[in-house]
Amino acid sequence: MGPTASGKSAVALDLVCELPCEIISVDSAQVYRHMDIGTAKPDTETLKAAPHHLIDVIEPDDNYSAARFRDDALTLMREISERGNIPLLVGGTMMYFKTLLEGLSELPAADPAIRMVIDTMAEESGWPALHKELAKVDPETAARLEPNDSQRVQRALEVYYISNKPMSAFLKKPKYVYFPYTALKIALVPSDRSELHDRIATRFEAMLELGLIGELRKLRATYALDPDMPSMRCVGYRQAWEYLDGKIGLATLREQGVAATRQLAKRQLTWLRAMKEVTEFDCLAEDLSEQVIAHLWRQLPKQEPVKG
RNA sequence: AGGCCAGUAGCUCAAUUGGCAGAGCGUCGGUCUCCAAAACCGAAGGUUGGGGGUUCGAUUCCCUCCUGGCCUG
Repeated sequence: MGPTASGKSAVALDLVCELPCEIISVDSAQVYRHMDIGTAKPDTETLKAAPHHLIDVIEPDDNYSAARFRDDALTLMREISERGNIPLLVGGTMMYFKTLLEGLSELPAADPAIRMVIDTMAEESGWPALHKELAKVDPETAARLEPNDSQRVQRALEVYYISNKPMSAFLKKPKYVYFPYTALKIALVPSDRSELHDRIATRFEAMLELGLIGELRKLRATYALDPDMPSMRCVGYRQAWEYLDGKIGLATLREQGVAATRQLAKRQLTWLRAMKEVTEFDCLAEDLSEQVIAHLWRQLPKQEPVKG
């Protein structure tokens, strides 16, 4: 685990050389096909050389979710284990990690039609009004949500409209956490934030040079995309979208793209601080891969044989 | 060289007739149960270019210097 631009992919590749690992990408953006430059996807040679999973699994006009990730990842982990290999989960989508490790309560799945209805209501009366509506049917959930927290208010209402039961009732039931593995949690974090910021700026510039804008232009020509789609809200693509629409110039695209990436990194670091039993390594260290590999060799023999 | 305009938070800009210096963005911290590279919440940050003067009180008025821009020669 680690924030964007911390060098996770490079370390993962080094690990694959040392241990019989197969990489499972834990990345909510790399799941999209044809979104290669902006998501810093490994190049095709790397993907061929080292086994990677959960990259390029859906179209840019489709959507993924933490729940789907958990199902996919668990299936892959079982298959990889059966092959006698070690699942190496690598990525920066911390909620996916949390969901995988801690499971989810049994809740009704998302329903696009109902979300559309709720969105329409929100456009008319605003999210605080819907929050008030939520308070009538699910006061407990409403109490912990901010009136403007559009996504969570929507989700809570969605759960209620589908099931006629408040979300808080679902969450109270004990949840089964199926995770028949021992997780060695490793985080790559920068000892110096400003160094990470420099890396982020350099990397965003490189993405522009590699043709991020052109990539998006092609995507827009191929798919019926909308700026509100999860894929188009990804860092970089969102800003490039505005650029293609003529709303911002190149300098602003650069500035906002880099800032959005820094903000992403900040949120990822917040997640990491809250996670427990994580071994941290300074991602700015020269011998980062060596350190991680050494740590794993120390840990692996102590583990119980993997079942399931 | 002379004239005019500007200088306020890291950036872009507000601040009624002189009355406690604000906003957006950024930065930092946090929340997170089927959109999470999302969505949301909070905090810090300013000797108002420097110095002097008028005033109970100056970002605001006066003088001077500095810096940037425009115009004239």
